[in-house]
Amino acid sequence: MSAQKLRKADVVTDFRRAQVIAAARERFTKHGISGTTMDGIAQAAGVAKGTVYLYYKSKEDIFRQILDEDLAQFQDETVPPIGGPGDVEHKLDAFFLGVLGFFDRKKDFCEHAIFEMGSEVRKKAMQRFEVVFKAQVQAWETLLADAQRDGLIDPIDARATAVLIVGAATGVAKQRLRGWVGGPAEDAATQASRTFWKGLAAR
Amino acid sequence: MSAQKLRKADVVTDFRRAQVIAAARERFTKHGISGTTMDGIAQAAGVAKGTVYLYYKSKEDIFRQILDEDLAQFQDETVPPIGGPGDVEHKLDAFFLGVLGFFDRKKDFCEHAIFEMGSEVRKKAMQRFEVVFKAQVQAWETLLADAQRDGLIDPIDARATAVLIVGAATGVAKQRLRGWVGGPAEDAATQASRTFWKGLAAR
Amino acid sequence: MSAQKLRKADVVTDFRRAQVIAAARERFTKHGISGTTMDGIAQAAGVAKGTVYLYYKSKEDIFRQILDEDLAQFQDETVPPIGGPGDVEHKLDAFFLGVLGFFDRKKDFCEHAIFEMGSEVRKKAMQRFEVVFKAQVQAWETLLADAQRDGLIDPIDARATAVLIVGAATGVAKQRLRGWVGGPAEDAATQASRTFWKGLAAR
Amino acid sequence: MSAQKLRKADVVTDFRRAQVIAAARERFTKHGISGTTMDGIAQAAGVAKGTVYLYYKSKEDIFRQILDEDLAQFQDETVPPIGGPGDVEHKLDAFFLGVLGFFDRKKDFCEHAIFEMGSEVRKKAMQRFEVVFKAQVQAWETLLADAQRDGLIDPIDARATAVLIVGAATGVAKQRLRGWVGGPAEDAATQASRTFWKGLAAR
DNA sequence: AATGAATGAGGATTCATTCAT
DNA sequence: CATGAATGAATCCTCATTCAT
Repeated sequence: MSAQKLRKADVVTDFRRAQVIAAARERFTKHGISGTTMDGIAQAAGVAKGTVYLYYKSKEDIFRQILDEDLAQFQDETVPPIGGPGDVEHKLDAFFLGVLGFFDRKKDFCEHAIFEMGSEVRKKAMQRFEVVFKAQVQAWETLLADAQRDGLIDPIDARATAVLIVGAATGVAKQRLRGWVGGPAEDAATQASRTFWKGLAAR
Repeated sequence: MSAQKLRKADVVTDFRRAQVIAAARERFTKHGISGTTMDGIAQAAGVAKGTVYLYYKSKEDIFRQILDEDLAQFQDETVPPIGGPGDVEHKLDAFFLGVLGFFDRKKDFCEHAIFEMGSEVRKKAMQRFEVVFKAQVQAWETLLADAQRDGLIDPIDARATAVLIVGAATGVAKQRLRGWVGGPAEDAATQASRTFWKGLAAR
Repeated sequence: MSAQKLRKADVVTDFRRAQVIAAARERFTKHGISGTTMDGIAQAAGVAKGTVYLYYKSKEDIFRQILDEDLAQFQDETVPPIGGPGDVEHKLDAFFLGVLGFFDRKKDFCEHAIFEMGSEVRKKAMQRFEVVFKAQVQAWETLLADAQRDGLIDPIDARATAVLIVGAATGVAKQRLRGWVGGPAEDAATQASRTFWKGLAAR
Repeated sequence: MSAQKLRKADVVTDFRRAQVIAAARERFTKHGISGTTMDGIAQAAGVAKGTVYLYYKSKEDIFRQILDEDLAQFQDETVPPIGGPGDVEHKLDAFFLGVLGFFDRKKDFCEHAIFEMGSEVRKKAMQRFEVVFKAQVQAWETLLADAQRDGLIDPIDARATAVLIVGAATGVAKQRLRGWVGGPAEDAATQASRTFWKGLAAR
């Protein structure tokens, strides 16, 4: 019965935390971070202000939680495929699709993230972002160097090209998430990977 | 004498406005937008808080002014070259250099811009950004379509590729401005344009 | 069986009340009164917050309970000896020892008591304190008047001197409880009573 | 004119600060420290809440200011006379009068002071109090030791007696300020000093 | 009886904006 | 024109108290 109770409490806790996070994500996305109030989050979550504080100790805490979740997912979805099996062209395609798909889903929360809040929070958030981007760049650099050694692609500056690929993916993703360009992510990814592959492949 | 007086008044007004804008730009860049106070701007400008309100009617007004200036400059530096004379490869290079150079200079002000302040302001800011990006994309799309017709480049989806080029430029620019990658803008631009050119050029 | 049950219930009730009071006393002393939270009391008592409310209807209620207990004890330990048997010098000694000893034991709880909480509570608390001090003063005044009539001490203003004795005792006690002076309570009491006795005794 | 202006600004500043301090002193005394709100202080001072923050950066800051002022005054009024010229009996009288008079005037602000606010603040406040009390005790100890050496008073424990005198003074003062005993401070001081002098003087 | 999640009023503090000098 | 003191709405967070389980 105690186990039962504990389990139930945990379920409630998880539910509430998720409820708050979902509400916060919505508000952050809609109103920006400094434009979001704890009152607003509580209201969107359908609980009292004090209740929010039972589950997260500050606005910053909520923010960090969302950021962490999203970045972990972003990294998981985009980095491993680069180092996995398969040829470079397919990896390019998978990578672009991963990045575009992620941002299509997340809308712009992650972006908000970086540019608001006190500078210390921002610095930390930036560092986490940096970790993910560097992981992506690193994975590409390694792959490109290998491919070059194997004669699969023409000689290039592997590092600069890795930066270019990652930059292109996020740059296109941002345009999409702002709604400036539309169309299926798949098509955009295909086009991008095709262009890059042709730009890289050994003739 | 009246003309003289007016001229003098205008000079003072211009001077003050520039003073305030410079101060605001510095604070926005350093502390983010919601992190910047009118007190801070006034102090950095070396005038009293009330004086700031003589020249701009609100914080938002100042913000918009800076945004407008920067975006106008961004567009001027990046769009005309695409439609001007010269071959595609050089235009690619010039474009990348223009974008990277602009962000290298502006640091992250423009970025802050989009993600803070009340949603209406943000919407307006977004729209202006959108105009510039669309102008870039449009210019590229036209150019690519022409080049394709002339047999200079292989068949592609001109629109998607235009988005890719613009996205790559801003994506790489952002990585640079965050300090995640270093090196001269020229080198990065060269590498990018070379890869893209090879990816596009007719064989 | 009903009697049994009731008795058992009473025992539990007494136990819980004592548990809560002990916890509250510790927190009040360590964190001050407004610095003490019901959460803190509950935690220190090892029960849930709601449980505290089963035994005391408010924070103020708990506070009053402790104050009452302590003041009753303070009065019991200091007033009766004054009116009991024995000579004045010994009574002086016993009184000082009683006051110093009490405060040495209670630390500063009683002090906290007076200066916090809403003004009505404070007023009530004050009144209780007043009762005890007045009882002390009254006992001394009676004793001194008697002693004067008996020619044991020189002519004095009995009331003012009673106030002086009581004030001296609490004044020294407070210095001790703040840790500003140390040493055994006995020595301090001896010194004080000796000085007072010499100051009062008929030559 | 600049000097004039500056002077005027200073006058206004001084006036406002005094206004706020006076209001705060009243509220602290009437409602206790945690019972006093910044709203209350502002209202009592007849200014807006924000204005209070123009002159003091926090509630704690206001509190410290009052405490410092009062303690400095307390020390100035009570310690120097002990070490100055004159005989012991008159110094006793002057000291008691100083202490009683001070508390009669200040009402209980200083007392509130010690027992509220976060424990760090309290600790600091305590230390300041301690400094004053120790200065008083030290001054008395020196004086008593000298008097003893000169044969003016009977052999005693100079330190313990100093503590006793200081304790008696503050103890009586507190009873008076609580309104438990009345009468002119002069009479109480005379009675106390007479008793102490008789208790100390060499026979 | 016991629990502890939920509540929301209340308080400290910030800062954009106004206005008298 | 310039100033900066004054304002008070807005916001984050705390915690005494309630109540469904």
